[in-house]
Amino acid sequence: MLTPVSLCRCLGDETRLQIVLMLAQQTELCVCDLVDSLAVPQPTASRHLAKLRDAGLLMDRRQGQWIYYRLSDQLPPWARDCIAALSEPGKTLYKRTLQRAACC
Amino acid sequence: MLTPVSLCRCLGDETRLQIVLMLAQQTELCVCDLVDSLAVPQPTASRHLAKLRDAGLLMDRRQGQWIYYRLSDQLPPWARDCIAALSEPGKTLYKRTLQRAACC
DNA sequence: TCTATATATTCGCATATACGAATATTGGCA
DNA sequence: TGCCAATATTCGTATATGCGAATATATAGA
Repeated sequence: MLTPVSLCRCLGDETRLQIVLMLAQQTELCVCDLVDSLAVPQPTASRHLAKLRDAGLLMDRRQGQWIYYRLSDQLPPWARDCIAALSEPGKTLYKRTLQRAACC
Repeated sequence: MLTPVSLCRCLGDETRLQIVLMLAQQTELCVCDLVDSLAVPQPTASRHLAKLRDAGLLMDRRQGQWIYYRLSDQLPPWARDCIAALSEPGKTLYKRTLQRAACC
């Protein structure tokens, strides 16, 4: 069962946090998309995905030879809120980049 | 500097999460209060507090022989939001206990 | 200055975690 | 059936983490 501590353990790794933040925006991604985006070896991505799935954070769906991962439908509201909060710093960075781009 | 990953690493430990959640409600607590509440040895509490302070989550203030810890004044909003989200499960448990008590 | 209390730190060790490399599994297709 | 692409797993290893025990530091008060 997902607990605050187990959630934090999952998100306390750069690669896994990235995966979760991407899935919080993208609805679904297959492993090869993540491997490309994160620039990590495929076994590394796969291991982290398995950890997130086993913790109850992710669900997967097979379609042909691809396996699509998404945030679990049963994520409790507090977990969604936590993920949303952790996605804020990236957003503000993104805003600043936009501002810089706009001022030129 | 506090980052989403470093925050999660801090909160991914039962004792440290407890400390942070308590401080999110209690404004200030000294080490001996925490040792009593958490029922952990004093050096253990001290080590966890140092880790939280070094990560930028806590501040301390000496008053006589006591050292009071509180959440850092400079905690970014996203970190406060994250902590607030993680305190929810405990609250709902508390609510349920109240409900059970009320129905008898 | 000496003592007691509150807090911090160091050390050694056991366990957990992450990673690279190699290998296994699964589904699609000729 | 045989091969290829996508994904998962295993293994060995290096590093990180948490803990208990012992010890150090600092402050208050006699």
